[in-house]
Amino acid sequence: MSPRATDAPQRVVAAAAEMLARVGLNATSIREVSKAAQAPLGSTYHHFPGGKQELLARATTLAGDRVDALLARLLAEGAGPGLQQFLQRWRERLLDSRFEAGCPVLAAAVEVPVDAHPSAARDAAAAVFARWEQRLGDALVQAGHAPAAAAAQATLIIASVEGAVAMCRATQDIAPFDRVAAQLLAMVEHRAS
Amino acid sequence: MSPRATDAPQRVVAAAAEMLARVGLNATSIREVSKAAQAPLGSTYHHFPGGKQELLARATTLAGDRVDALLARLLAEGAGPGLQQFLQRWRERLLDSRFEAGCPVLAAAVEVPVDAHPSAARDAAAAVFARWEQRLGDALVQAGHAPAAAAAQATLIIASVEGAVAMCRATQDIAPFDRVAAQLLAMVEHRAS
DNA sequence: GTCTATACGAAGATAGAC
DNA sequence: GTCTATCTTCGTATAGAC
Repeated sequence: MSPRATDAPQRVVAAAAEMLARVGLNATSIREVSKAAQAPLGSTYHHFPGGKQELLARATTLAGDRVDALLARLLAEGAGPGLQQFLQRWRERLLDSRFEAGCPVLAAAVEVPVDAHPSAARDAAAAVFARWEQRLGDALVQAGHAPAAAAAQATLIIASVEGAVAMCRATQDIAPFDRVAAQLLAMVEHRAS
Repeated sequence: MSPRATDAPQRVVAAAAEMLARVGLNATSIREVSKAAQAPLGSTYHHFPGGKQELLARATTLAGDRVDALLARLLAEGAGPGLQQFLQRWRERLLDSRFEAGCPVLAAAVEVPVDAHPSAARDAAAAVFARWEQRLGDALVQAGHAPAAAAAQATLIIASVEGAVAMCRATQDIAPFDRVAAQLLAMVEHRAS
C-alpha cells in the first residue's frame, strides 16, 4: 500500500486546524480546506461523513493533542523552564504569522456554527482544555506547588495565554503577550524552588 | 419628534452586540439582527451604509463602552472591591445565559470575516482593549501599585477573564472562571493596602 | 426615509459517473 | 473508493415602490 494514499484525511484535518486558527470556525469552509489539502471536495465528505461538524471537531482535537504533546516534552525539563519554552513558541508563532495565527481551540470554544446550535467542536475544545489543565497542573505539583494551587494556576495560565493571544491579534502588537508571560513566569517561579 | 423614531439604529446596534457575544462575528447575520431589533432589512442598510463591517464595528465599540462605563463606576469604590463586583457581574451573566453569552469584543478580535480580509471590527476591538487596560491600570495605580506593575496586571486581568469566559463556555462549567477570579483578586489585594 | 422584493454569490451537502 | 457536477439554502447587498 502506498504510504501517501491513506494520509489524505490527515492532511485535510491538518489544513482544517490551521484555517480554524487563522480565520475561525464559521469562516473555515470545507471547500477551502479541501483545496488547501489538495483533496477533492467529494473525497473530504467521503472520509468525514459527518461533514463540517465532524471535520472541525477532529481538527480541534488534533491541534489540542499536538500542543499537549509539546507541553509534555517541554515540561519534562521542569515547570518553569518548560513554561518559558512554551511561551517562547507561542510568541514566535504570533510574530511569524504577523498575528494572523491564533488558537484553533479558542475558536471552537466561542463560535457557534451557523446552523446546528450545539457544536461537536465545542465539546472537543472542552476536552482539550481539560487535558491541558491536567498536564500543567501535574507539572506544577511536580515542581513543588500544592495540588489545589497548582490546579488553579494551570487554569490561569491557559486562560491568560488564550486571552493574551487574542489581544495581540486585535492590537497587532506583541506587548500584551509579553506582559502576561512575564507575570505567569514570575508566578510559577515564586514557590517553585 | 417622537423619541422612539430615531433610536431604531440604537436597537439594531444593541442587538448586533448581543448576537456577536453569543454566536460570534461570522454567525451574526444582518438579517437576524434586524429581525431581533424589529427593523426591516433595508432600514438597517439605510442607517449603516457600510454594511456588516460598519454595523459590527459599531456593536463592538458599543459593547466595549458599556463595560468601560461599568468598570469606571465600580472601580470608584477601590480597585479590589470594584474588580470583585465586576467579576461577580460576569459570573452571573455566564450562569444566567447558561454559558451562551460570551464577550463580543473577543469575537471581533479573533474572527476574520468571510470575505474582507481586514476587519473594522477587529480594529474596534483593539481600541476597546486599550481603553479597558487604561481604566484598570489607573485604578491599580490609585490603589497604590507601581505604574509599570499596574499596567501589566491590567493586561493580565483582561486576558485571563477573556480566556476564562471562553473556557467556561466550552466546558459548560463555571469552575474555570472561579479559579481565575480568586487568583486575580488575591493578586490585586496583595500590594493594595 | 421606510420597507418589500430580488439579484448574486458562496456555503454545506449529495448524486452519480468513473 | 475518487472525484465532478449539481441541488438547495442562506448570506450580503441593492433596486425601486411607497
